[in-house]
Amino acid sequence: MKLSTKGRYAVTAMMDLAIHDRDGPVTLADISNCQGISLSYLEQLFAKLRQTGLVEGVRGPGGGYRLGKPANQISVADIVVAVDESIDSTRCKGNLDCNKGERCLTHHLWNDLSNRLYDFLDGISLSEFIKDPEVRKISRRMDSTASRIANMFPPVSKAS
Amino acid sequence: MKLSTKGRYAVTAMMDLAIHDRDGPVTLADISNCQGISLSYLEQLFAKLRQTGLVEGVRGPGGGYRLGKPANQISVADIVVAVDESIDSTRCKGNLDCNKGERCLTHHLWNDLSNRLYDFLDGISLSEFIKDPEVRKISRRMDSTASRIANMFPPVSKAS
DNA sequence: ACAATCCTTACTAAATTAGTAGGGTATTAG
DNA sequence: CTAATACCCTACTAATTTAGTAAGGATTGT
Repeated sequence: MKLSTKGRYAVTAMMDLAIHDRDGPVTLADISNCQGISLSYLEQLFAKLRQTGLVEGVRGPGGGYRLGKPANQISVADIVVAVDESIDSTRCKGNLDCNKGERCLTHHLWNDLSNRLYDFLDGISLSEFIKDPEVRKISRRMDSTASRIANMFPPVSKAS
Repeated sequence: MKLSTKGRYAVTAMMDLAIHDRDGPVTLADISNCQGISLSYLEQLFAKLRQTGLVEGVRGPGGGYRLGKPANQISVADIVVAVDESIDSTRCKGNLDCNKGERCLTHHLWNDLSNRLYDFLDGISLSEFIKDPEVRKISRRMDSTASRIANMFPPVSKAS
C-alpha cells in the first residue's frame, strides 16, 4: 500500500466521474482543467484505470470517461492499487536473515498494518462521498446548469 | 497524508524500538542491518523523529535510541507525518477557478478522505502491535535467550 | 468528411527517494 | 585521560518516481 500524489489525482478524478455519472461521460480535458495537471499525465493514469475496469472510455464527440462499475462497487483502495503500484514490503527476504531471524517480526507487523490500511480504504466506496450533504448541494446546482447540455448529448447506451 | 517507503522505514523502525524498549536503547546500526538500508539514511529519518519528540537519543557506548513517549501515546499517524511531509492537496487554489468553482468539490472530498485516513492511522498506537499474540511469542523467546547476554553487554547482542 | 475524443508510444525534465562520504560532538567504560 | 562508541550534521551522488511533452493513431457523432 502506497499513497502519493498519483493516487490522489486518480481518486479525485474518480470522484469527479462519480459525481457526474448521470450527465454522461467526463472528458479528460475537463479534469485536466480542474486539477491543474496535464492531459497526457491524466491519460497515463486513465490507461491504468481502464485496464483494471474501473473506468470505461467513450470515444467520439461527446465522449469521455465514465465509471466502469457502479460507484458503490468501487473502493478507494481499488483506485490506489490500480495506479500506485504497491511498495516492496521486505528487503531482507530469504537471503538476509534479519539479525538471526529475531527482528523480522517488524516486517510482520508492517504487513499487519498495511492490511488494516487496505481494509479501511477498501471499506470506503465512491458512492459514500456523493452522499455527503455539502456535495449534494453543489451537485444539484450543477445539474440545473448542465442538464440542458446533457440533453444534447443524451445518455448513451452501454455499447459493449 | 502521504505514505511511501520512507514512512514504512520509520514505522517499522519505531516498532523495533517499541519491542525492545525494555532492553535499553536500540542502535541505528542494528536497525540498518535489519531493514537493509544505510546508516546515514536512518540517521536522516531519526533526526526528524527526534525533532518531533517521538524518539530520544542516548549517547555514548551502549547508547542508541528509545521511544520519546510511552508506546501507547505514539500513533502510526504521528510517525508518518513526522517523516513524510504531507501532500499539497490543491493546485487550483485562488488563482484558478476550477471550472467556474463547480468542480472544486472534489478537493473538498479528498480532504474529507485524507482526514478519515489520518484519524484511522492516529487510532493505531505502537503499543497495539506489541499486544499482537504472535509478536509476544517471538518477543518472549528473545527475552529469555537474550536477557542474560544483555546483562553482560547491557545494550543488545550483535555477536556473530 | 470532419472534428472531438480516446488511445498509444516514446522521450524529456523535474522532483523525490535512497544512499555515500566525511566530518563533528557527546558520553562513558576502562 | 583516553579511546571507543554512537549520535549529529552537511554536502554530494545515483536511482527512481513524478510530471509533462510530443506526435501520431483509432473511433465515432454530427
